[in-house]
Amino acid sequence: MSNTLNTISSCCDNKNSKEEQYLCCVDEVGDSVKRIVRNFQLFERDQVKTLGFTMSQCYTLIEMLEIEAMTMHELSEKMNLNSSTMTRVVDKLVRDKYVERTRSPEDRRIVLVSLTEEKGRQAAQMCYEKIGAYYENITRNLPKDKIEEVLESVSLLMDAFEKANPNCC
Amino acid sequence: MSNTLNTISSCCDNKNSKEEQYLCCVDEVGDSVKRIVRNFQLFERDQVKTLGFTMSQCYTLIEMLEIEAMTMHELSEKMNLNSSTMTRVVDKLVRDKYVERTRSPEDRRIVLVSLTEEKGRQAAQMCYEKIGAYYENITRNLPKDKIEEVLESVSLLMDAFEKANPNCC
DNA sequence: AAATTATACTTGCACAATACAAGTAACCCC
DNA sequence: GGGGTTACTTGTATTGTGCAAGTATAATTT
Repeated sequence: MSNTLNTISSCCDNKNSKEEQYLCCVDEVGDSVKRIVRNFQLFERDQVKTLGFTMSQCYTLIEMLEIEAMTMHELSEKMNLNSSTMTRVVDKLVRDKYVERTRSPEDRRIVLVSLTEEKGRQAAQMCYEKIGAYYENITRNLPKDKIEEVLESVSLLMDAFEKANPNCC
Repeated sequence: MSNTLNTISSCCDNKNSKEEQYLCCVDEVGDSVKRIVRNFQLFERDQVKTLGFTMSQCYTLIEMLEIEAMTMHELSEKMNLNSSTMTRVVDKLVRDKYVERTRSPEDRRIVLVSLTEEKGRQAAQMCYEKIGAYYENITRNLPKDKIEEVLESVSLLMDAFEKANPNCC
């Protein structure tokens, strides 16, 4: 958090070749993204904690908000968690009546998880909005005239991530 | 991960006023940043795991790489962890000979932590490089001609974060 | 100087997160 | 219908996490 980039391309101007300049920028972007991911995530956790949920619980709820019912397998893939860990996280959400488990009638090995109608959906929505508000609050502090540029950039970053991790989604 | 932004400013063009367009962009940037933070962090953990460290351990080591010796208080601030948690994390690093504790001679309440000369520095460097390589690998998948734009954007994002969380650094 | 307060850390406790390995149940295929 | 596969859960072990309480030292007050 200490050495913020105040000037743009600070280190990249005094390079000889175009190629050197590019490599330097790659380094600097990587470094900045690393710091963003670390710091944003650090404070996001604090937001979630105020709701009384852990990060795992919170994102599990949000995943279920988007999809009506999911298998444990799908859920653990999305959450990037070992399926035994996923079982445990869901255990607690079921205990507290946020989530329901149902055995699939077609394939009785499969467990379908879904939000409970009242408490579950409400909690999931709350998590979703809390995190959304956190990011919106940050984004509002961007210079107005740069917002489109930033939008393009984050989109490019996401694309780059998917290229670098083709087996991830 | 599912609904990637493939087109830029996709939702923001069909808005009436400039203001509406701006607000829409804010939403979209917030959403994308949220996804980036989540996904990048998810896979970063896998990288760290291959080194045999947890995220907390890894970042603790990296913090110490930058500063010769730190008090537990400083360290827990930087790590955004309760000091008792910090004690526990350091406990394990001390047990495994990556870190040393020394009582400050000036103020005997203070515990100074530092990397062990051999094992500690080496491990910390390894962590630093592993994470660096992960982000560099992503960054290399950015279009070459957009790298300066992305660099500016991530820098703006970090600034916006600091504005939104003024008490954080 | 003794008493009080504040600071810096550690410990006790309780609980959540995490994953590997092993277990159980259900399905699939020959 | 037996052997392999898949989907999930349980056993076990370790770590992470934080609140509250404890210990030791320093700083401040009286």
